[in-house]
Amino acid sequence: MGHMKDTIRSVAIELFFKKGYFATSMSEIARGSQIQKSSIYYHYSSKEDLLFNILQTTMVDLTSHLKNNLRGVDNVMECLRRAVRGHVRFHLKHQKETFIASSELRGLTAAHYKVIVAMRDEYEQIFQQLIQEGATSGVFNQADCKILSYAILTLCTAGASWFKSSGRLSVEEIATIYEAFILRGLGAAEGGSAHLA
Amino acid sequence: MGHMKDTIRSVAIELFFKKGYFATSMSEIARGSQIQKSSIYYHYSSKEDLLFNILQTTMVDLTSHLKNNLRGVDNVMECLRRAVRGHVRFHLKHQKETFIASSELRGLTAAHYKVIVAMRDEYEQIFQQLIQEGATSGVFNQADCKILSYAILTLCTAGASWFKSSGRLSVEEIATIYEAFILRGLGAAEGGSAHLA
DNA sequence: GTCTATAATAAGATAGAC
DNA sequence: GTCTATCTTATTATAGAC
Repeated sequence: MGHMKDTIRSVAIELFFKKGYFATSMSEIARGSQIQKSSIYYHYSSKEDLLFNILQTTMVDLTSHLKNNLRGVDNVMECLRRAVRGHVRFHLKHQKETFIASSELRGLTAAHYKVIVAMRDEYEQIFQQLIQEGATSGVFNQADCKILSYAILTLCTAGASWFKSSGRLSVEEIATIYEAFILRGLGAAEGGSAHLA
Repeated sequence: MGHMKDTIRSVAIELFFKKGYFATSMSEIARGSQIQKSSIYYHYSSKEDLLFNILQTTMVDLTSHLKNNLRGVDNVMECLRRAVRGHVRFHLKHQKETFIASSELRGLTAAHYKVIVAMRDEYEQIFQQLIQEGATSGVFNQADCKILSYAILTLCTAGASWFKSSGRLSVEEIATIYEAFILRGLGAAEGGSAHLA
């Protein structure tokens, strides 16, 4: 990608995060990129194209991040542990993009919306399968794995709405707090077996 | 409140929920209310005034709902149990308003923003105190009560973004799933004491 | 309390020069 | 690849009749 195309993209991310997609105008993006408003259209065909570009890249990166984290691991609890930590890390390290990805889906055209939601569903299903597998094999308590996967994912995703890298806690500390809360919530005791709880 | 003032309000809630605050125009609200666009300004001084009105009422109701639920109860675990169930119930029963309240704060003027955030902080502090109290008295595990209160609240709030009253699970069933997950996550065992986990 | 009419402005997007 | 200029349309909000 060219230099200006990237600049426009990162200015847009900044503004979409701070003000929201609809409240951000092409003029503001142009001003931030130090270019004329019309010049943006050389790089992106529309404002929505810019949003879609951001969301698609983010979802591709997020999913491959998860798959990399799980590759070669077969223990269910360890998989979920890594999935949760990876989710938290990715969301806190790409705070702005992931916040946009979780709050600006309504800005997409119907066709683009379908694409992104399909990617999100694929990502969520990996978590649901892990929770299901853990429940079936007795590592976790028996419970509604769909509701719990939503709960777990939104809980961590929400971190991206208040996290400050200059704040009290580091990414790893937050990941540890979430990991402990979630695994305990699922009924996996500290030591590693469920029947203690 | 007069008849039309209420109609406008509920049409606005419907649209803000479905399309978002910025993506909703006064024309659409007028059309939905079967009135002329200019007539809205007899009832509300601006679009932002309408948003503020919705958010303020929602926060007042939410807070008094919580306080009613806790009145006269002194057991910490029972308090948190009621607080969680009440939070879930309120958010699922007032799904649209609470979704707007959690996602459209950026639409407010600086002054109105402060008012709503202060109300939200007051509400969150009640949860933080309960978690802190439980940790100090050994009913819950020792942990970061600020992070956990955010986690717990967003987890339940998120229910309002996917809940369908025609769906598979009832409000009470969802409340039960969340309650179990959260209390277990905090280290409070099923039976009622923490040291089993 | 609701109407018609309109002001004032800003939006997203395109045309065509350089 | 970026510019200036402009089109088209939508927006929030107000004025004043009824």
